[in-house]
Amino acid sequence: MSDAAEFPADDRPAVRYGPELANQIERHWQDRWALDGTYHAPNPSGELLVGIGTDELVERPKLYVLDMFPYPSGTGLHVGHPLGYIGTDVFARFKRMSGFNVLHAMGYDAFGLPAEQYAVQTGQHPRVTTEANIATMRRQFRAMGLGHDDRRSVATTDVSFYLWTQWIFLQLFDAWFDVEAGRARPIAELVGEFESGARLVVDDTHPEGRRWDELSPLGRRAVIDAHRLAYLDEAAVNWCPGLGTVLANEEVTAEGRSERGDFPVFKRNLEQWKLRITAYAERLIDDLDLIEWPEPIKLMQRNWIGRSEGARVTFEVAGEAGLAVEVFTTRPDTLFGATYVVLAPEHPLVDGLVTRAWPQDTPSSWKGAGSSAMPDAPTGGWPTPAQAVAAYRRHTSATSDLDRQIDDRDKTGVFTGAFAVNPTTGDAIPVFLADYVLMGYGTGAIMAVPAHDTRDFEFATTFDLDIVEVVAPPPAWFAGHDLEPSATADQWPEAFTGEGLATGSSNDEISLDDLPTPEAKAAITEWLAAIGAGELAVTYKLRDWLFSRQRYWGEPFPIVYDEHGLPVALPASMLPVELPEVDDYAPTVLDDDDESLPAPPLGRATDWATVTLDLGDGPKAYRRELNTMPQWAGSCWYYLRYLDPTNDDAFVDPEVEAYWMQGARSDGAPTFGGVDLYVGGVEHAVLHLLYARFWHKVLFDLGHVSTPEPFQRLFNQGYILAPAYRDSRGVYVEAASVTGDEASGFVDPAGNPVLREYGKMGKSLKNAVSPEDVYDEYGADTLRLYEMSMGPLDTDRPWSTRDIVGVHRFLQRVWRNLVDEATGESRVLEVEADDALRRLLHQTIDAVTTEMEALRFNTAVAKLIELNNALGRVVGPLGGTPVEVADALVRMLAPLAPHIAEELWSRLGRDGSVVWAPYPSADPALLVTETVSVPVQVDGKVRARLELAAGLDPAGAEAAALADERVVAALGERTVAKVVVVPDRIVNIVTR
RNA sequence: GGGCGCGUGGCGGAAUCGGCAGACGCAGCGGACUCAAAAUCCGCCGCCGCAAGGCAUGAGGGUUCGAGUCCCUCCGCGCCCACCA
Repeated sequence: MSDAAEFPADDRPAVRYGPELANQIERHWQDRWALDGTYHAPNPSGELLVGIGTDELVERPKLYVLDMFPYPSGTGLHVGHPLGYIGTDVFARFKRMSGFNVLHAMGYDAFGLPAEQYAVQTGQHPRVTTEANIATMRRQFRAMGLGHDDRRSVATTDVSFYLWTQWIFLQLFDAWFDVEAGRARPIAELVGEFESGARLVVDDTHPEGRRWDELSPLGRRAVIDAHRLAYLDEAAVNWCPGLGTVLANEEVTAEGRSERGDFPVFKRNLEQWKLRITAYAERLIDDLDLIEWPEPIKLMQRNWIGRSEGARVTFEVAGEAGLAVEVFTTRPDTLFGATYVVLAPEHPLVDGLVTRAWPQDTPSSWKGAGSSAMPDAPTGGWPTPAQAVAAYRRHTSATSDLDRQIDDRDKTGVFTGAFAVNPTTGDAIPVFLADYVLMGYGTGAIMAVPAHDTRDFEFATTFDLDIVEVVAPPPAWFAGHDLEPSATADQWPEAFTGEGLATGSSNDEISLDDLPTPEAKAAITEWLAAIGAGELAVTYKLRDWLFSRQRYWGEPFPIVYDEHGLPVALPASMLPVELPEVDDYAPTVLDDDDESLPAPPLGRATDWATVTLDLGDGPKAYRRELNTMPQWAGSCWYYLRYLDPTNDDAFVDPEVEAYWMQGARSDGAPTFGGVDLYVGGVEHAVLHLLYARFWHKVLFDLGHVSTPEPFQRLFNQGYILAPAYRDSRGVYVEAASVTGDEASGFVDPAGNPVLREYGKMGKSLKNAVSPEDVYDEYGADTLRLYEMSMGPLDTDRPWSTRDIVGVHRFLQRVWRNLVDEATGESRVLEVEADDALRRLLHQTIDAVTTEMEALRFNTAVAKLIELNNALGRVVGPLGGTPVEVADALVRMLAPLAPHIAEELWSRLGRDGSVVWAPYPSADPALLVTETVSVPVQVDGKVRARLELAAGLDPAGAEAAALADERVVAALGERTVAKVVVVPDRIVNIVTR
């Protein structure tokens, strides 16, 4: 490159396909496509009825191809971003050419932290930044030749979009989950059932149920509000002072820090909006069977929802009539071995349980003495249970989840002074408080069976509690621990958590002894039910979705509070509730130990925060909800808005929704989700994909969408990795500035040695490569082709700038085969291809079609290169390319490298755009060959290759193989024991 | 700690159903063209070996006429979850 100036420019062919020509062609066709609306997909009705394929709408089956839409970042795209976008674009183009009406659009997930943080720093309104960033990204997508229907592009921050996000929130607010029906229903139907007396109001204080007219008006509202799918709840939430907001469980890392920003997260009791996703736990698991998603993703969702089956068991509190602790266990078969009970520190029953004084002979460790959790405990422990409990609770609430991990899982806890009765043995067993029991799971209380649960074993060892064997471990387990099988459980080094035969588990009424675990579970559960001390139960790890954020740049809730402080939904006619102007966008960021309540930025819009409205009972003053929705809200339904983005009357027209979401699949298989192909990164496996499925199911239950699932087929594209370099301090150095190689070592510009590693391309590793750099050197088609050819779409792969030239040379050779580089004249000849070339062409069409269909673009490109290389060998002698080959090659190239294909298409003199040209189809007659090359093995080693007639019978193949001189030589003295013939594939002669 | 997945030339990768291991590309080597270079074209290119041949898909074992592919053990790497009763 650098030497170019030394040589006269006219040394090079005038019309060679290189960066200048590529860029010129690309700009030209991008303009043309935009002008012609080439990528407009017609709707069956409404404003978007028009589109190129409108005339054929009836015959063309629909296909909805979707990308996980991006956050419009200010730094723009690097070449790692568009891998999936190029993949969907290639697929969408291929399917369009194959006769489908393809919907492919791109939107922007534009609420969120970076724009808000930028606004905090600069005072610029986040909308300004957001819109500028969106404009940049649109330009970048266009420069890549992505064929999106730009009429359908939406941003979650558009008022005309978030109006409908708010509308969907109202649907959640105005619905309840009918457990018997297993689905959501309008809340009005619940009220109707209460009013008619068909349903009684049941709660803890009135388990027998009350009639609706026995309740006060406020009481009725409380009952209704408690049923809604969107409800206010005072509960322990993940409070992140560093971000000044609360977070959903899914947004908190295993280390107890915020996924964004990595700040510590604390448990805090706050009243916040929640969405009742737990009501859908069962269906969210079951319906995974209906959809074509990668198994690992399904597994991650199942694990996240975390269904477990077991029993709820009631433990009466000794000496306290009517007081009982409910526990959940997956191992009811071990109930005879329960030697103590543990409650979560926040458990509401604790205050009622705590005794006035310690029972006699309570060990000092039970009273908190020497506990790492309570260094302030007096020697000998706290004087009373109440003081110990209070101290322990102080400890746990002040500890972030992170610190709990640092504690290295040392079991801590205190005795409450109370005892519970094991329903099987009648024994009074101590009741403890410990933070290894979580309030949010099960009943917030457990029965501890130290012999058969690792955690209980550790706790029992720490506090010197009884360890009683009730499941017999197999002999191998004892042998593995160097124990005699007669060793009692208190001699075991660890719990035996496996299944086995029950032992020591009998009383006057029931015996589990010698029953295998599954049968023991069934037997004990039945017995518990009979005596009213327990029942079968299913529990989930999934918690309801915390939906409030103390942020400015998010959707305002369509909710106001009345004089009772109760929430009132605004009618749909009052939407949108627009974000007010404020003078400071900053969240209230607090120190970790600051106990003050979160103050949402919307509270600073004092004129807006209170409002006088007539909601049916005359003008009244209301206070607005000041929290905003989390960033996930818009991404829960954007794919539905692409369908009908200009509709002012509904979030999507039912006819349009049915057309795109329900339409028949080409292979006739039933579909349960509407989007035919959804491509995105694996990092959304539980967050976005679970939330979106939940919203979709609610909309389905309420009759607003027609499929139970949103995404029929999911595909996870891999990441593009790139070398990154760190200096001696461990700081990343701008990768582009590093020189040197593996052998001599890598150095930074100052000459200091740096170490190479590989990581996800991006800003943080300083190893991003911008697409513009690739365009300058090769053009956008080369970038597309390179990204598609570097490996399977679903695996991570290292970016290698050096390798790009390979696909560029391929495009150059295609160009040269069809266009005279010196003159620009067409080299396409009106002659027929010879038999060999024609056969290769049709074999290539056949193979490439299969590969494209399966998203294996890397091998599709390889096949095209092979065809083009073969073509290159005949172009010389022939003086050009036979038209049938040129035509098909250009069509096959079109999805992958649309610009050069469009240019060649027009140079071929074809009418219209290649975008809408039919994909070539292979002639089956040309796929069969007369002879096949069959390897002949002797004892598994290839000794000869025979040209045999295709379809030759095994006897014929065997005879031909045994007659071959190389085979005879290889056999030598050995005698043939057996001959295996796979017709047209292989012959194996076995001598042993 | 638990679960899931993956290990193929110097590199990215191919081998779709148990049937020719290494398609295609990069890098490398040799040649043609050229005064020369660039570009282009042709050829070679897993390892050992002059060759015949032998050895090769992380290591070891098994099933099979035949294993990169299926089974078992081990090693390495990656991802997810992680006190969930």
